[in-house]
Parts: sequence; C-alpha cells; structure tokens
Amino acid sequence: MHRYRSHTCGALRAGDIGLNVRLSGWCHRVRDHGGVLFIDLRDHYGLTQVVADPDSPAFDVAGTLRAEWVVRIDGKVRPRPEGTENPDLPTGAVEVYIREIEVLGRAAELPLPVFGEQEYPEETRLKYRFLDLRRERLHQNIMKRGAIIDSLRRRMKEQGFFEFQTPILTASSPEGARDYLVPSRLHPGKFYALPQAPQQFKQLIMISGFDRYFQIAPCFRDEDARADRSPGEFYQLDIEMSFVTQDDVFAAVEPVLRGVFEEFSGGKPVTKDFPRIPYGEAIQRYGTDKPDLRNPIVMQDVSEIFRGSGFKVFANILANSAKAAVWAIPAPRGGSRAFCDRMNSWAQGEGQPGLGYIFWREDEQAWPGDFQATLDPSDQNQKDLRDRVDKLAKEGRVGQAIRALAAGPIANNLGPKRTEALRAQLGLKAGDAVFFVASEPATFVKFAGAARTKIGEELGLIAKDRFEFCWIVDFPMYEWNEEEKKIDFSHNPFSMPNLPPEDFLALDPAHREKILTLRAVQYDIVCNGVELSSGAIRNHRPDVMKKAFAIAGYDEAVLERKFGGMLHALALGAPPHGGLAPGIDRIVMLLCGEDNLREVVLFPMNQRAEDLMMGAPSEVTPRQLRELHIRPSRPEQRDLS
RNA sequence: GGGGGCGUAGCUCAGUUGGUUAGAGCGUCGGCCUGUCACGCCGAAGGUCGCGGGUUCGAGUCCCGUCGCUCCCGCCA
Repeated sequence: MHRYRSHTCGALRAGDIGLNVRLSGWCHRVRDHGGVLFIDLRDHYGLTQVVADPDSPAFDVAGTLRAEWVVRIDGKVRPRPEGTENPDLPTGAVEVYIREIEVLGRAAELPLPVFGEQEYPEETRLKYRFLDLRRERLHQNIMKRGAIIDSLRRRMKEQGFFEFQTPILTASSPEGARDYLVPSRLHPGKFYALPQAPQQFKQLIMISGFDRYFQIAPCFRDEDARADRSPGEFYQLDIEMSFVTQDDVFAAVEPVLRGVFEEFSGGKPVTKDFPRIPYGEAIQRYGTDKPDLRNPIVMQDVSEIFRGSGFKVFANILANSAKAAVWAIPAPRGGSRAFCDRMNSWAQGEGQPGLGYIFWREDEQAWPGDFQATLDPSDQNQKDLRDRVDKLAKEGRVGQAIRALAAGPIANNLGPKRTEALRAQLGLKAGDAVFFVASEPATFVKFAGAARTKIGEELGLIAKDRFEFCWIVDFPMYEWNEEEKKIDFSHNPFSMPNLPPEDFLALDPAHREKILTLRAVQYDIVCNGVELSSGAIRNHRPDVMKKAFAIAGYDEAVLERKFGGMLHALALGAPPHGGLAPGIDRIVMLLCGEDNLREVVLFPMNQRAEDLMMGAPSEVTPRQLRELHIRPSRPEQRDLS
C-alpha cells in the first residue's frame, strides 16, 4: 500500500464498501460524541467521514486530534447506518472505520478557521493566505482560474495563435504607468524595468514575421490599487495579429471570450454578438466608456425641451454656454417623492448641488381635456395609460380617470406641454421619474454615469445573472491637457489614427479643434461595466508615428530617444498589425462572481502593495545595496514637536 | 497626495441621554455524551473598548489629534 494513501478523500463510494483503505488529509471537523467520534477528513479532492469508537485501536489517538491536523488513517470502508447517509457529500453513502492513525503534521491554534464561512479581516486572510486558500470558496476560485486559463489557451491555439514568452527584465518605458525598477549590478546607476505590458515586444514579434501571438502575460505597474485593480502585478491575455483590420481582431477574439464565458458562466446568458458602441455614444448614453449594459437606463439629451423654457435655471445654463446641455436620466418605476428625494440626497453626498427631477404619479382625478389632447393614440408608451383610462370609464366611474400627473418644481416651471413632450421623448409613464443634469457635459458626465448606475441599482433594474458584453470603438486619438495647455495622447501612443495616412500627415498641428476630434483605431471590451481589455490597430508607419508624436509635442529627437528601437523596427518592413489584451484577473473575477481581485489571485498583495505573508517589500543587506551601487535616501522623519 | 466609512474578546457584532463589575453568538480549552455531519449539554479562560490628549464628579459613548483597515478621487492605456 502507498505510504500515504490508497484513495483521495473524495473518492470512496458505495462500491468500495469492504475495502481496506488508507487516506491522508486534514481534520476538517471533529465531532466527538464520547462513545463515537466522527472526523471529516479533507483533502483537495473532497471530504470523507472517518469514524472511531471504543472498539477501535485508534480510539484514544482519535480523541486527541484537532482541527487542521494532517493525519494518515487506515481503515475499512463501510456503509453508513441507514438514515445517516449524507446526500450533500459525494462520499456520503460510506464512512471509513479507523483502525490506525498516524499524525503527519500537527497544527497550533488557528488564527483563521478553515471550517465555516465566517468573514475574516483582510489582513489576517492575507497573512495566513495558505489557510484561507484551504477554504472551499478561495480554493474553488483558484481552481476555476486555472481551468479558465487552460480554456483560453486552448481556444487561442485553435484559432492559430502561438504562445510566446517575452522578457521580464526590460527597459523603462516613458509612457503610461509608473515602472517597477530593478537596479543593474553591472551598470552602476542604470535600471531595468519590469514590463507594464509586453506591448513593444508583441509588436516586435509581429515585425519578426510570426503573425499570431498570444501570451498569458504578467504585467507590472507601480500604481495605487482599486478593488478591480491589483497593486503591482496582474495578468493579461496578451494578443497581437498581423495583416488585420479591426474587424479581424474582433472576429478572432469575440468567440474566445464568448466561449470561455459560456463555458464557465454556470448557465448565465452571454451576449451573442457584442454590440459596437462608439466612444462618444457611450458617453452620451451611459455617462462612461465602460457601460454596464445590464442596466437598461439610457440617458438622452433633452436640451431643446429646456431651451427658452420657464425653468429658468436650466434655460439660463443653456443660454450662457453653447457647449452646455441638459441630459435626462430616466428612472422607470422611480416615480415617488420618497425615491426622488433619496436620490437628491445621494447627489448632495456626492458633492453635487442636488439632482433635479420630475416624476409622474398616478392620480384619480378628473381628466383634463388639454392634457388628454397631448396623448398620442399611436404612442405605444402611452398604451397602459390609455387602457387604464378606458377601464375606469367602463367601470362607470364617470368623470374619473387616471392621469399621469407630473410632479416636482421643474415640472411646474416647465409647463404641461413641454413636460409632456419630455415624457413622450423618454417613453416614460405614470409611476416613472426622470432626473436631470445640466451644464457642460465634460463637467457632469462622470456624475451622470454614477447616477445612472445608482438609479438602476436602487430600482432593481439591473439584470444580474447575465454577462453583457460590448465593444467600445472610435476612441479619441488626443485630448486637451488643461493644466499644461497642450495636446496629449488620449490612450496608447502606438494606435493608428482613424484617417488615411496622407490626410493625417497633412494635418496642421496648430489646428487644435480638428485634432481633438480625431479618432484612433482603438477599442475596449467591456463586460457588465468592467473594462476587460484595451486594444488597437497599431501605427506601423514611421512617418505617421513621427507626425502623431509631433502633434503631442514630442520632436523627433525625443521620439528617437524614447522609442528608437521600435521606430527602427517599423522602418525595416513592418506589417500592419493590431491586437488587444483582456485582463485575466478581471475575467476570472466576473466568472467567479467576486467583486474583488484578491478573491481570485493565489497570493495577492494588500492595497499598499505589501505581501503580508512573505513580508515584501523588505529591507536588504548593506552588501546587496553596495553591489547594486544603491544608497537609500529615506524621506526624513517629520518633526511634529 | 486628498475625501468618505469603519476600528469593543481570536472572529462577527451589541452596548440606551455620558453613570455601578463592558455583553451575546461563534471559536478555543476542560468535563459529559454511541450516529453526528453548523452535533448537543455543562463549565472556564479570553478585553489597554486601535493609540494619545482633552471636556467631565464620571468617557466604550462627547471633542481634538494620530495610527490602522477599507472604498473612492488623483494615478492607472
């Protein structure tokens, strides 16, 4: 018999009854009834109940076992007595009667119990990550992560992609995030950098003629964490393809993501054809470039209804700035004073002056003729309203009907005609509400998007239990940097402008208005409001590249110094190419139903980029520092006396 | 770097208007218990109420500062 086990703890079934077996595992739970003692023995594969009673030679030893001790037990598989089977356990029909116990590893009192679902502080969980990882949920998440990565690899290979490895020690890149630096021993004063992404390498792989690249690529960025952004390091499914248009990239990647989501979503529906939403439209409709399409709320520009209206606050805003607009955020079923006031308070908590609203309540009063005249028999949105009026009339409630009575100070000042036009445009009905934001959109878009999300959540409009994908396309190439009064790259400087090269080369860098309307062939994948990926068709022409950087204020010498290697490569026969890089951690997070990356990463760092288990970052010896030609200069302690 | 929330037993949390000796459940330890599987019953240990200062006859409770955790902003394609 094997030194440690003949079976795993998830293996035994009724068919194994009578076998002499050997199991090894952790004491998950001990239930001591005095005369009979049950231990749930756990390993990676499952749980098996092992039993000892006073007739067992191991009874005394069994009584000394404690939670999470690692033991080997020998014994005979026997059926559980009738009525005591556990249908929740795959091994629940049987148990092992213990003949012998060997303690393989004792455990001191646990700082974090493995058994049970109790919440534990993040700090404890991270410090004792190996205990946390024994727990069912994390253990399963990590296994699922592995299965997802297997599936991604398989699907990529099936599409003709080949996996490459790129350097971990590379050069600091001037754009993008803060680099992690590694001092060079051989070159005093010089540093390697860990790659923020293998961006330049994957482009060079295309230029090297390999055609279809992918990698489960570690990426390192020294930026502050968020719940959906690990500090320090994370993984991307990095992809690049040669001789492709945007459509080709979408056609290659969409089935991979849809397939892997369908495989691991647990039956939740996944978008069949990812809609393509231009960046500008996403901002206007959803207030963000990563919209959660499970939320049905779509914002609309209703400036024309307010322009010159009796609601002077908005009318004046519109009159005072040509850029100003009024956007409406519809709130189906939000038509109550209580809800609208709650949203208003929320907005104030967000630092806004408030959140204007109109809501339409149902009111059993005489039907005013002038209002009735505004109803449109062909408007499907008004159908239920008309039906209710008809029904009341048939019930003989003469002179009574339900009307939608617009309420709130905005409606009073706006007047019935404009209010009704608004209701019609937004397709709202009695019992609904609408909220407004008014100013120059650039200043309120972010808040409007947050309000849309908040309203959707509060009203239960968000269809959980599904995965709603979309592509966001046509990102702006440049943006205006107000602080430095200059034009900046909006995203990746390597993206191809969405303009014929000749037209782009002919651009006048001083023509700011024109340049700020330029789009790049750049795209994101968004799922349920989470940005999964960013990508682009790359700029493979040195002349266009030089021009693109010139517009952003980099002269050729700077470009040469920063991206010289890349530029030379492009000048020696570069194929048109493009790709993207979906975030693996975020994909796994969505598929595990978690809302924090730390729940799907084996050994994550905390928010301050510390590994509490390994004690990273740590001090190093003076000798190590000397070899690296490094002398720390710590910030001086502030004297608070 | 900035803002919000939180900080009471190992864990989750309660703690009244500022008032006697700070509680419960879970966990741990001990005892009892022959069919449990969140076993049950009895008992015990376990507290600088994050830390420092202030107000007060009296502070877990009020005020100020500070530290830690967390979420967000900045930052991050």
